[in-house]
Amino acid sequence: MNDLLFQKIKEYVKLQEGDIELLNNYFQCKQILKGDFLFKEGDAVNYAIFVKSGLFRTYVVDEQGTEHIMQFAFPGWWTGDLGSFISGETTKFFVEALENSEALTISKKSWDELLDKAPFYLDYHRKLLERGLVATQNRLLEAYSTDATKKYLHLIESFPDILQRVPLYMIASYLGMSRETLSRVRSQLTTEK
Amino acid sequence: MNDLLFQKIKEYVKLQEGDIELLNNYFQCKQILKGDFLFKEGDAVNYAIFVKSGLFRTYVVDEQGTEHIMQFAFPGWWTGDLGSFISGETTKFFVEALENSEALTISKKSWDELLDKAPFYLDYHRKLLERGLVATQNRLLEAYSTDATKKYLHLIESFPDILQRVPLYMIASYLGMSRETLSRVRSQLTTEK
DNA sequence: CGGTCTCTTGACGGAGTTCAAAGCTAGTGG
DNA sequence: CCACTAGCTTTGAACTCCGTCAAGAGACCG
Repeated sequence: MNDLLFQKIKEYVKLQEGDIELLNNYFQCKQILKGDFLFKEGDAVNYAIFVKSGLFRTYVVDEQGTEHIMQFAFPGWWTGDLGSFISGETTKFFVEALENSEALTISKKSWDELLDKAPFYLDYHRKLLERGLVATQNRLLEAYSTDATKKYLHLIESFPDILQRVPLYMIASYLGMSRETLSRVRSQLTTEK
Repeated sequence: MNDLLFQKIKEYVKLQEGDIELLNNYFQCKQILKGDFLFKEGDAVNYAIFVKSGLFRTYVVDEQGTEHIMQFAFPGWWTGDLGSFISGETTKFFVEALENSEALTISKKSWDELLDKAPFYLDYHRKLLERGLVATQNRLLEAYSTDATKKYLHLIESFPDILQRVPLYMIASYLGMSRETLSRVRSQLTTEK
């Protein structure tokens, strides 16, 4: 029932007898319809979110009212707002379901208890953080050193099915460019080949 | 002798009797002269680096030969290349001392041993990763949503003494703009006020 | 002093944004 | 089965910010 989570954890650490039962006690399953929000700006996000099925986007709205998509979260990924989760402060992010989705949630209190009780979970979390930090650093580097066309090509290489699941204007926002620019990038790529 | 490290760790976790002695066994101190490198692109960086004194910069050189500074590391900060450290692959970064500096280093092997033996260190490392990830996400958001002037103002607010220690062209690189743009931003700020 | 490194200033060009309009697509209801 | 609407995408034209190139001015150091 929470198979995907177990499978993901097993990619990082070894599980012992009983670990899976232990985990089951800590997570709650939630259904979210397309277009609905897990949370919005101003909420205190005192829980973590694991995507079981479907798809989510995390974005902020800046002072000019422009949306900036920070993350797409596919099944097997974590999403939410780490900053709000660890500090207790309110979030500036929105997390919206782009498809009918299922998510596992775990409260901050349960989370801390789990880290305390289950060394394997601590280890899993640490490795996840390490990889997450490296990935974010790489994205930052890409933002500074790469032009629009290369960013787009890199994205569809990394997530080949994203074009089938996400409208282009959201992809543009994720890549830090306007919809019009992405449109022109794409038309140039098709005519050139 | 490794006081700064202990002090920093204490900001995150409680230390017990004997913890400090334990730590002392794992770290080596290194002197680096201004202009010298801790490592360069192509090296396998199988150690972590804690800045004891001085100042370092981490940068990459892209295909066009342009430098992009990813981090300035002040005393009390960690630097290096987390990606290379955890994966064992070679790095694409350069880490150069901008002043005569001292750094504590710890090999990957010692690091793993320390995480294994010292729960407080595991906890410290985890909290550091969490904060590092949040900080990098915020920088990414800033890169996408903020213009040159605001980025500069935010930087000098966050690190007031950076102007005394780092040449402007490096600050420009860190902020993802050309030296000329930074120069114009600064002259505009002084004439406007 | 002369040379190297750093910073500034001006002119020009280019990548990407903004604004506006029109085309496309899919879902809805008659 | 078609008409209508709403959301998404494309296209064009003008503009803007920033990068590039080039020249010169300080500043620091042997």
